[in-house]
Amino acid sequence: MTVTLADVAARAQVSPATVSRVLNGNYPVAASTRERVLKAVDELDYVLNGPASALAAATSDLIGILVNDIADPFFGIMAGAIQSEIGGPGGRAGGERLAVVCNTGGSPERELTYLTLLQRQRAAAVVLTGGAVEEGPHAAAIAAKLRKLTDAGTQVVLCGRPPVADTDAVALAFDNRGGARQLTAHLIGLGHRRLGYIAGPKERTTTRHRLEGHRQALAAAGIEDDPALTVHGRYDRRSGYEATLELLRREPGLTAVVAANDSVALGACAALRESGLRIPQDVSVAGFDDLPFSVDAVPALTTVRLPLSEAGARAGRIATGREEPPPGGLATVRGELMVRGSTGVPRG
Amino acid sequence: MTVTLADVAARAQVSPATVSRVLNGNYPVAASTRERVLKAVDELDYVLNGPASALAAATSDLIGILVNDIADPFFGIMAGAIQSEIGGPGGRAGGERLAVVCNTGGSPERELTYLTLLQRQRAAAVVLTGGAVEEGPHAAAIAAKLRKLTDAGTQVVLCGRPPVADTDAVALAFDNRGGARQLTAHLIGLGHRRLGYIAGPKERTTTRHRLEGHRQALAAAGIEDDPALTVHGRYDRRSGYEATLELLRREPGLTAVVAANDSVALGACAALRESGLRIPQDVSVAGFDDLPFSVDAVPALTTVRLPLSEAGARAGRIATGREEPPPGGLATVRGELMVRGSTGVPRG
DNA sequence: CTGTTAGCGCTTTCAG
DNA sequence: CTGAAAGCGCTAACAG
Repeated sequence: MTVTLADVAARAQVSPATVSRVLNGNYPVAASTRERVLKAVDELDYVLNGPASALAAATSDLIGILVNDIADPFFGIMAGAIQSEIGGPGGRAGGERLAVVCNTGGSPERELTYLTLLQRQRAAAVVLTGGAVEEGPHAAAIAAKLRKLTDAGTQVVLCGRPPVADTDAVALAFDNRGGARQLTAHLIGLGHRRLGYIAGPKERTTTRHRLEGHRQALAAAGIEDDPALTVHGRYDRRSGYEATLELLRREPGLTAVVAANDSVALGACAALRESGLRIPQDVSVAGFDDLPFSVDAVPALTTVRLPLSEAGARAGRIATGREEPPPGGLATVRGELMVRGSTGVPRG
Repeated sequence: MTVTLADVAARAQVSPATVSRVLNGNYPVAASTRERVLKAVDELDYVLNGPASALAAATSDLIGILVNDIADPFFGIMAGAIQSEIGGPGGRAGGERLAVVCNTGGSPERELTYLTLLQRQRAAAVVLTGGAVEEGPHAAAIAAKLRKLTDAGTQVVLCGRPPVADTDAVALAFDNRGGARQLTAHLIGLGHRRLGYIAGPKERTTTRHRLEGHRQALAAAGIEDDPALTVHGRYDRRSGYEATLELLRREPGLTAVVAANDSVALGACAALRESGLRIPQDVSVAGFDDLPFSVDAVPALTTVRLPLSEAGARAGRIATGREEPPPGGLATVRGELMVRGSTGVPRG
């Protein structure tokens, strides 16, 4: 029924081994023989059996990419960049690697499940994006699983996630702390003293680091960190909307809102506008990440640009062995402050 | 070195066959035996070998998803929705299906390559999203490939893409024509007569259908379709920006710009603003798709909402056999006109 | 440069 | 309900 390598071999009058060698191009084969084989492949419309070759060779062409939410451009951009670098020459069977994208929804349980599934597929590499949950049994379980993966020869790359101890996983960590510090310092420099902060979910590393940066900037300027001015939420627009209303309730004298990311900032803008406040004349707003839509906000959003695309591309190259991992297996990726129209000097 | 099913069998004192049956849960096994096997699996920390089982069973747990660009929320939302419905119970080995996301960049060549790669992996299903290129040898080649895939038992679902003749592929097509017609009719109803249209790349079905809907509305209102008022570009912001400048150059009397999608519309807004024109007082702007950021544009974007998430979820269920395909293998998914602040009555 | 020979680890009839 | 046995289709030594 289905045509196999043996059929091709028969038709080309060579041994199955030779066909395999031609197809994988990893072994010398006479040009004339190759021609013949390729011709047979074409005539029979033969397609290699991936599972069979993965079984025999004990590796696969699959690369796992774990994201919180692929519908969020933050992850979409990284996933796209990773993908763009995993194809191309260099691997088996033409070097075409396939990306298995797994939506974890930020849940450590699902993350663990997906890692096991990728382990089952004998994935050649796994890239984990976004912040991690840092406490509880899950964090330990994930660390243990990553260790098993690396032990089994799977290259593990953390893209925008802090390193995991006792692991061979390579980490490209975002400097969330530094970026947040710069951003808040910018606001303070403009004269702001009562700044609201809309943080992400509590137990995540990204949330903690950005919040720490914010507080460092406040402390450096001798501004008291009023706990009432920090509200936690999710990393989405709606959360920003609601949190801003809450902040306004708690502190009508607010002159600036710093959001956990750009989506949250957009929600904050909507809430402010609906409350009759002008941006930035009445209240300044700042985001984080610099997603594509941020420059189109009105006024354009002041934010910290994270080189998502570059980081993803680098992660993809490291995952496929086309770039040396950074020394010590850790590189810090810095953000860049983008000052735009949504921040200005406070009123009064 | 690595623990196999045989190891588990030995430890549980049963045959390999029994272990396989327990793991796949598709065959009666005594409760006590199952317990013993599961215990051994746990103790040995056994992970099934995916390629091996795929080879033996001649199917895999992989589902391919083809997108133009995963960084674009239009595709990200669909991909996320598809994913959310392909997991869960119902399949082999716990029914956990993995999504292989392939970025084609809109290129038919890459689309074809990825389809072959998915065929090689013996993917259980393939979902193709977004419009198709409709002419040339590629379209035929893709149709032929889809036929081969369905013949081989792979479920093929077209999500937001018109049906392909002589194929068992199920299509969930967006009513781009109807949506575009409604949108332009809305503008005409407001009193607009000189409407610029920024279309997508020429050879794509989505582009053609949206443009046709626009022209139908013009024709219905007895408005001449001035070719100078249609500009083709890509489906991105930059394209919208440039095309708008061009339209303004060609026709300073323009009172409305209809964009191929929301990203293009955002670019159009930026160009208009920089040209000193107010939206909608001087020029109205409309988009298509209703991506999440569109409601946050200032003014909020009038657009046609496409139920991307619902369509993706349905495609995922059909792909995994959890929902009956629509009668005739084709369903049309309609959009909904969302009238917001970016459109108004024309000046003068 | 090419052929021969063993498996890779699992599923699945077919018996029992 | 359980076991035995026969591959699934390919790769990778090892010879030649």
